[in-house]
Amino acid sequence: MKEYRPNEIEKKWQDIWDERQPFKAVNGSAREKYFALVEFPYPSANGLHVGHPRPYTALDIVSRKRRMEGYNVLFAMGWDAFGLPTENFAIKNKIHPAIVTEQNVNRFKSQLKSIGFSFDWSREVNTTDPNYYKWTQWIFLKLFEKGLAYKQEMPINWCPSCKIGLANEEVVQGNCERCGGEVVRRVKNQWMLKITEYADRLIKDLDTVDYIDRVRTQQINWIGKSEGADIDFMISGKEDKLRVFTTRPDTLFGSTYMVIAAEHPLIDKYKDEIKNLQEVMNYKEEVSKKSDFERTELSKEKTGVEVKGIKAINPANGKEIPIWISDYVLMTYGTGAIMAVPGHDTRDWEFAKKFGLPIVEVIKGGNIEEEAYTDIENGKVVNSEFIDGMTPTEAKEYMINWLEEKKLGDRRVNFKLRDWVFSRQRYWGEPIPLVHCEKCGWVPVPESELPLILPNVENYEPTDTGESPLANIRDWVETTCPKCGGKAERETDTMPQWAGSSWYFLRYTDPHNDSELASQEALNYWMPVDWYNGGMEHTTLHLLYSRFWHKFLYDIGVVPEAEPYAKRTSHGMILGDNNEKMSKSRGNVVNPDDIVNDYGADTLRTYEMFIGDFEKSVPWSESGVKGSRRFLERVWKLQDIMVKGEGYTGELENSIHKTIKKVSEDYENLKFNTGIAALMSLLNRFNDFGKIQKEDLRTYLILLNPVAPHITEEIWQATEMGGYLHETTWPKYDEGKTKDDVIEMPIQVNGKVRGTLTIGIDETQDEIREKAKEDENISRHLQGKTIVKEIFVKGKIYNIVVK
RNA sequence: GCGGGAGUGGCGGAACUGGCAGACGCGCUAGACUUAGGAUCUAGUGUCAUUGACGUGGGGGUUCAAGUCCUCUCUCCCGCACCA
Repeated sequence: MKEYRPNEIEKKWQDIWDERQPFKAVNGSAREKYFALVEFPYPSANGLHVGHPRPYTALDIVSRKRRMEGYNVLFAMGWDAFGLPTENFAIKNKIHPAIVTEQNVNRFKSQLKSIGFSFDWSREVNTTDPNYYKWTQWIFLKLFEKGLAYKQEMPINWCPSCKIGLANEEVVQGNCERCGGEVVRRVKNQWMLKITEYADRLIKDLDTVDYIDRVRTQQINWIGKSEGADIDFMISGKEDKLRVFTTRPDTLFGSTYMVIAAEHPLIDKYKDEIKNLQEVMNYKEEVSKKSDFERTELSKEKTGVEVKGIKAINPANGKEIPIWISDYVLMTYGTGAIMAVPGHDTRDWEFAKKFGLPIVEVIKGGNIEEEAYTDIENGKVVNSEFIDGMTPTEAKEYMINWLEEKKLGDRRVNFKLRDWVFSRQRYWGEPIPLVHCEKCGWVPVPESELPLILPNVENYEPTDTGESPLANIRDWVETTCPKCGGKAERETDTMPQWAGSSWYFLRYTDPHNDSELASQEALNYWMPVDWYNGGMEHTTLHLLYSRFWHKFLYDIGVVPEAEPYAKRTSHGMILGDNNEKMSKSRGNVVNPDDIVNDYGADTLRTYEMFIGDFEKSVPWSESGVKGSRRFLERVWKLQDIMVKGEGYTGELENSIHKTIKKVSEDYENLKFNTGIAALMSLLNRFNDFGKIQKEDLRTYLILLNPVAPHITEEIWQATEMGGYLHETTWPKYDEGKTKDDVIEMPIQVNGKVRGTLTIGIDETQDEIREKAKEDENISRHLQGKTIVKEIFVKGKIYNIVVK
C-alpha cells in the first residue's frame, strides 16, 4: 500500500471534480431540490483565515450528504465585494478598487478551491459586477416607487480636521481614526428605507420559519415591539402640547417631571422664553458629540439641565411639572420626549435622585426609597384617584381607554427598530439610480438605463464638503431629467454594503439571467433557502435587512415566498491559540493555506469540524490539527486489514448500524464533533477486532466522505469499490441492530453508584433486586438497613433507598 | 447600559426528556519497536485518599437522584444600527 500523501490525492480529486462537475445544480430538474446557503465572504486583502472554512465545511457536509440522498443540491459561492476596507486600501496604494477586488477574489477563490468545497462554481456571483448590481439598483428603484425610500436629515460622524464623514468603525472613542482629532455629529440629508413598515411582519413571520432560538429572540428584541400610549402634556400657559410615548400609562399620576431629547424642536420654538438658554445650548452642544450608544449607558452618571421658563401640565392630576433635557432621551425613539416616573423607572429614579426631583409612589409593592419599583406583574396602584386598587396591567388598559376618551392621547405600538440609513458618502458602492430635477424632484433613472455604472474617478477620498467622491465628476453628475428633459443632477451617494448582500441568494438560482433578477421558474423551484448558516454577528443587520427586502419582493410579486430562509443556524468563531479573536494586530492569525500544505485539506476540514461545539467559539490548536491528521492516517491504513467476505462482518454489524444512525443524525444537528467522534470510535473498534470486510469499509468511507472527501474517494478507488464515491447513495441502518440486548445497569444505594450489573434488556425489577443483593459491594451497603423506597427506570438505573 | 450567549480534568470538548460526569481527541506518564524519534504500537491518566470521599464559576434550594430544574451572584464572549 502507498503512503498517504494528501497533497497529491487532493489535487487529483479536485481536478476530477472540475472535469466531471458532480456538484452542478440543475435548474428544471424533476428531482427534489435542496438549497444550502453560507454567507458569502467579503474578499479582504488578507485572504482567507481559518474561521471562514468552519461554516463552509459544515454546509458542505450537509450538501454532500444530501446529494447522496438523491437531492438536486444548490450550494454556491460569491463575493460581497463592495466596502470600506477595499476603498481604503485603494486610496492608500493608489490602485483602483475594482482591481483590488479582482485580486482579492482570485486569491479567495483559489484558497476555497484548495479546501475542496462542493460549490457549483458556475453560479458564482459578485456584488460589484454591473450585471449583478443592475438588479440591486432595480430593487432600490422598486422600493422608491412604492414609497419605501425617502430622504431625511440624519447625523453622520464628521471629522472637522480631515473634513470627511467617517463610518462608526473609524471613530475610536470619539476620535478620528486617521488624525486622532475629535469627531462631531453633523446632519446630512440621507436616503432611508422604511424597514419599520415591516416591523410587525418581521416578528410575526418568525413563527413560520425554523431559526435557532437565540437568533429568533435577538431579532424580536432588536425590533423591540412595545405597546403603550402616546400622551399629550399641555405646555403651561400655552395652547401647545408636548407628546410623549410611554409603555406605562398606569403610572401617569406618578409623573413628576418630563425629559426631552437635546434635539427636541420644543427648545428652538420657545428659545425666547427659556431663561437659561445659554446653559441649555451648551448642554446640547455636549450631547451632539456622543453616539446614541454612549448616551444611553446606564452606568454613567446622569447628566441634564432644567429648561427654565417653560413647564408642562400632568394631564391626570393637572399638576405643573418641570421640563428637563438629558442625553438619555433619544430623538430617534418614540416622540423624543418622556414623562418621567421616578418611582417606577430605573433611569428616571437615578435622574431624580441626582437632581433632587420628587419621587411619588403610585404602585405599591416595592420600596421606592431604595430603588425604582418596575414590576408590572405584581403590585397595586395607589395615589392615582380613579385607578387606585387596580393591578398595573388593568390600570394600563384602563388608562389607555381613558386617554382616548378624553382625547388626551392614543394607544400606540412602538418599535425600537429604526429605518435603515441607506446612503454612504463613499465611492466603492452601487450608485443610487436617481436624479434630482428642480422641477420634478427626485426622478428614477429609467430601468432601461440600468445598470447605472459606477464611473471612474481620480481620487476616491470623500470630498471636503462631505459629499461622495462622485460629486466631483461634474460631467457624470450633470444630466437631464428623464421626466421633463430639463437640467438635473445625479444622486452622488452610494449604497451601503448591505444592499448587495440582501438578495444574493436569489441570484444563485439563475445567475446569468439578463432580463430578470432571476426567472420565476428558477425561484419557484429553488426558493426558499432550505438551510442558511451564518455568524451571530449578522443576526440583527444582514439577516433582518435581507428578510425585509425579500418580503418587499414578495409583496410586489417577484419572489414566491414571504420568507427567504426556512432554517437558520449559527456557528461560533474560531479564536487564536491564545483564546483571543484572530487579528493581524494580535499576530494570532492562522492561514488555511499553511494547514492545507502541511497536513492536507481533509485534515483541515476534519479538524475544524472536530474542534468543538460548532455553535460555540473555540481556540485554534495546532496539536489538535495533528490529531486529526493521525486519525486520517489510521483511516488510510484500514486498507491493510481488509479481508475477503460478503456483507458486514457479523461481530461489527451492530456497531456499524449504530454509527450510521449516530453520524446521520449528528450531521443534521450541527453535532459534527460527536459525529466524527463516533467515526473514531468505530475505527478503534475495527482495529481492536483486527480485520474488516469490504462492505464494512465501504459504509465507513461513505460516512466519512462529507467531512474528508478526498481521502475517502482515493481509498474507494484503491479498494475497487466501483464507480465514484460521490455517486453512491447514503447508507441505511436497521433500527433493531442499533439496540443492545444486554446492558450495564448502574445500581445505586441512596443515590450513590455501588456497582453495575450486566442485565438483559427485559429483566424485571425483582430479578435485578435479587442480583443486586448477591453483588458483594452492593449488598455491603444494604447490610443491616431497611429498604424504604426503590426507584427503577427501565434500561437506565436502579436506585435503592435504605435507612 | 440594553439585547443575546457561555462557564465541566492540564487543554478542546461529551453527557438523550433530571438517571454511572469526563465519550472522542490533544497533552502527559510508562513500556515496545528503532541507529534515531517531534514516527508508530501497547497500557495508564479528574482530584485526594488504602475498598472511600470530593468534584461541572460561586452561594442557597427542590429531588431517591442535579452539569441539567428554581433562586441569588461572579466572570467572560458577541451585537448595538456607517466594519462586514
